[in-house]
This record gives sequence, structure tokens and C-alpha cells, in this order.
Amino acid sequence: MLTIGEFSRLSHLSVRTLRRYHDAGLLEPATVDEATGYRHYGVDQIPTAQVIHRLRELDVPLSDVQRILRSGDPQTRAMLVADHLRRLESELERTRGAVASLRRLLAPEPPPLDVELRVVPATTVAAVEDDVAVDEVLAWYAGAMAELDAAVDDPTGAPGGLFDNELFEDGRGHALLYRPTARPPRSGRVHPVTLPAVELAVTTHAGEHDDIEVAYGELGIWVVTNALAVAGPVRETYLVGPRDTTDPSAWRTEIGWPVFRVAPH
Amino acid sequence: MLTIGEFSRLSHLSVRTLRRYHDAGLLEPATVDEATGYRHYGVDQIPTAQVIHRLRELDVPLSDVQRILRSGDPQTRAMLVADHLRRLESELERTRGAVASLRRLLAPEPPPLDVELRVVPATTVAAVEDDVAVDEVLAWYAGAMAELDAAVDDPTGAPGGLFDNELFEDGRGHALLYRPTARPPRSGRVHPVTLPAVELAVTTHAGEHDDIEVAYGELGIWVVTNALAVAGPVRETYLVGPRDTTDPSAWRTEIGWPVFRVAPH
DNA sequence: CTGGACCCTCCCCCTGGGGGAGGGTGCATC
DNA sequence: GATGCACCCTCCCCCAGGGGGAGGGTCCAG
Repeated sequence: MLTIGEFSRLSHLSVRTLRRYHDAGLLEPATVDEATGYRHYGVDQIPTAQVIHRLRELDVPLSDVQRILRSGDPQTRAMLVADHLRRLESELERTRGAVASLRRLLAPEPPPLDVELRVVPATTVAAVEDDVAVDEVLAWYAGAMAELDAAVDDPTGAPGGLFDNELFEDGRGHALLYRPTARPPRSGRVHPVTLPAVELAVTTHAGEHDDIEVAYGELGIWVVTNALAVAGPVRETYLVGPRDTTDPSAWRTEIGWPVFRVAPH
Repeated sequence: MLTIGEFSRLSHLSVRTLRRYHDAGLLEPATVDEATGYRHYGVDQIPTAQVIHRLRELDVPLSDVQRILRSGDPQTRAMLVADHLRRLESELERTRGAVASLRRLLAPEPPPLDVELRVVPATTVAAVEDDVAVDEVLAWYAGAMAELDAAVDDPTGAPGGLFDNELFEDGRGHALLYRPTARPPRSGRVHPVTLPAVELAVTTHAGEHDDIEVAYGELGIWVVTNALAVAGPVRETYLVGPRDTTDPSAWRTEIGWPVFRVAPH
């Protein structure tokens, strides 16, 4: 039996951290003296401590660590770890994108964007829609787009999406992905939706999607300086995207904000 | 002038977060109504908000974001950003190591390690020593090893290190890197040190350094089950390392824990 | 003038730890 | 047997960077 200090030296986890893991039910001491509260660990707990240490180095939340340890089954365990590794990888992808975007954001002289006002009539389209969180939206987009592609066989235009402002303001909100078609089918999540008529302030973003905030910013500035206000979800139209060409500089995304005129102050 | 809600929609930062950034002095509203406390932002603040957003996506601490924004000079700014990118990369490296190690840790049947007890006499060596934090120790090691290599021209054995237990228990502690030599020189941080005689429990770890905790664990179990206790800093000896071969499976690190016999309970 | 959308501040919560206070325990030495 | 000292205990406050929600003021259209 080892005292907490000895176990700390052997496991390379701090005494404080060991106590916390005890409280969290992650790594219970083999015995606890009832009278004094002294914790005592067995040498057989060292490997467990090491696994926890590694998982924490990978920022696996304590609750997940617990689930991993509880599942004695190596299969389940391997699966849970693999899950986290996948999360790490997508995180990595996100980081790469943000780094690239930041470089461009800090680069001098971004070219100015043209903004125009356009009246869009109501249209009926094939759509997939859901309430999603902002950090799930990329994955959701991929799935929804694949399902749309499979369901719509006679598209009459580029695909697009509508994203509620709450999605960005509160971290979750309604998202709708659509494909225009003459006869919208109904299959799986795909169903017909009639998009309302709106007046849109529109600009076109060229290049990586990571930089799209720049276009949003320009569009926002234009909307405000033209005495307009935002009324409803953003519309994105994917004119040219990864589905069309692998050259990011050729990609074109149209973004439009529904607007209405406000009285000048 | 935009209200906080409008600015939130245009910048894709939540209202709460904007208020926090105001409190932190990161992104001050253009004006604040004295009577009502209402914040008002200008459209020219949208690009700044976007830069902050990107930096935060990269987990740049708010204080660093502030420094980056304050330094109007694009040169300094680029440098600060590059600094952070370097940190991200080393983080990435660490993650890669932990992932690999975790896989091996969860792999079935690690081969058992041989442990032996060895009496080591006092020796005088050329050493570099410092108080370091556990997350700096790899960088410190690299620098110290390079300085030792440059200063010692007639090594009489493999290099080694002594690491205080506090380094692992408290996150910082004393570290000493040495090279045995007949005439220890004195130059820069390099100076002669006499390592005390100790009785060491010794085992040899093969392969990636990331896995060394496994060897520590085995050694700890051996020490305890042989009724010994730890007395002093760990000693590592780098028998075969990256300096000798690029094949990680050929690397050999000897780890030794100074021990003394304890009375049986 | 009333309702609803919007804004304000303030406090508590989360994650995974660290610092330190104040007090009890185990053991060797005097 | 007392004393010192290392070690152990619990409890509370602190950090980042937010989110949730209470309680109350403000703006504007109908």
C-alpha cells in the first residue's frame, strides 16, 4: 500500500490531482482509512494512472476518461479512444483553416467587394433543415448536401443554404440547405420548402470558405451605410465549390442578407 | 452607429462575448451612452472583431489578442502571430506523441522489464542545471544538451540527467543534464558537479521517449514490491538516442531511482 | 400608453486545475 | 514521553473564457 505522496511520485500525477481524481470517481484509492481519511493506493493502480495521464494530455474530458476506464471491454475502449482521435483531427483541420485565414486577414489590402441589391421572388426547392450547433454545422452541411445530391436528379440551379442569425449569436440555430428543382422530391430528410420572397443585399466571396467572414463584414458595412437593416436568415449560394473544382481560388460563394429600409435618424 | 445586437449579427460574435471584450478592454464600443449604458459600435470595428474572432479560434489568450491589436505596427503584429503559430505547432507535436503513446499503452501485453539494483559511486561530471517547469523541460533539454556537446570534447560515457521528483509532483523542479568527462570544463552554463553515490533501482526503456512512463511505472512497482523507497532525483542515462540513430526502436534510455531499504510493516 | 424587443449589471455555473489556510497523523529523535 | 517535522486531510478562493438566468431599465411601433 502506498500513501498518496508515494503514489504521486510513482505515477507522476500531483497529489492535488490524485485527490481530484478520487473525488471525481476516476481513480479511487484501494483503501481509505476511515478514522484519518488517509488514501492508500496499490501498485496495480499505476498503469491506470498512466492511462489517465495520457488521455488528459490529449484533453480528453474527465467524464470521457471515466467512460473509457469503466468499459473494461478493450473493443469499446478502443472505439472511444478512436472517437476522440477523430475529434482531435477535425480540430486540427479547423486550426489549419483558421491559421490560413488569419494570415490572409492580416495581409495588407484586401480587394474591395461589390455589393448589389436584388429582389428575389419566392421559390420552391428541395431542402434539408435542422436545428444545429455552430460547431456541428460543417459536418451537418456535408451530410445534408450528400443527401440532397442523392435525392434531386434534375437540379435547376446551384445549391444554397439559409442560416439563422441565432446560429452565430447564440451558438445554435436553424440551418436549411437546398437545391432548386422543378419537382422537389420527398425522401429521407429531403422535402419541399417554399423560400419566401426577399430583398437581398448580395456579394460574392471568392476563394477558401475560411475567409468568408471578410465578405460578411464587407456586406454588413454596406448594409448599414446604406441605411438598411437585417431581416431574416443569411442566404448562401454555392456557385462554384469543391464539388466543381479542386482549385480553391476558383470557388465562388454568393452571400445575401435579407434587408429592409430603415428611416434615417 | 450600431447597437450591440446589430453588431453581434454583423460580426458573428455573441452579445455576451462582445460585452466581455468591452470589459477586458479588447474591443471598446465607439460610444457608450452615459445615462443608459447602451454600447454603440461603428462599422469600422467589424474588421477588428473578425481578427479577434480568428485569434480566439486559435485559442490565443485574450491578453495576447490585446497585445496583437495594440501593436499597430504590422511587423510586430506578424511576429506575435508567428509566435503563437509556433506554439500551436509544438502543441501539435506533443499531441502526436501522446496519441502514439496511448495506442501503445492500450495495446495488449507490453513485454516485462528487467530491473536490477546497482551501487553507483560518486562521480564528477560536466553539467548544466536549472529550475524548470515540466512543460519547458523538453526545450530546456535540447538547449542544455547542445551546450554540453559544445563544451565537452572528451566524453567518457553516455550523457544523463537528474530530475527532482518535485518536477513531476508540483510541475516544476530542479533538472540537471550531464556528460561524464575526465576534466569537466567550466563555460557558459556548463560547470563541474559531483553526483553523490547512490544505490539505484535500474531498468532500461527501449523505443520512443513518449512511452517512458511505462518504464517508470514498472520500476515503481518493482521498488515498492521489493520493500524499498525512493530517495532523491530520478537518473536517466541516454545510452542510445536520436543523436545516435534515427530508428526509434533502437533507442535505449536507462532510468534509475535512488532507493533505500524500508522496514517491513 | 402599453407590449415586446432590446439593453443593462450582477451573480452563479462549467472545465481542470493551482495556492494557501488551518488542523490532524505518523514516526524518528532527543 | 515530548517534540519536531514531514506528510496528510478538508475547505475556500483563484485562473481562463465563456454560458444561463435574474431583475430591472429603455426604445419604439401600434
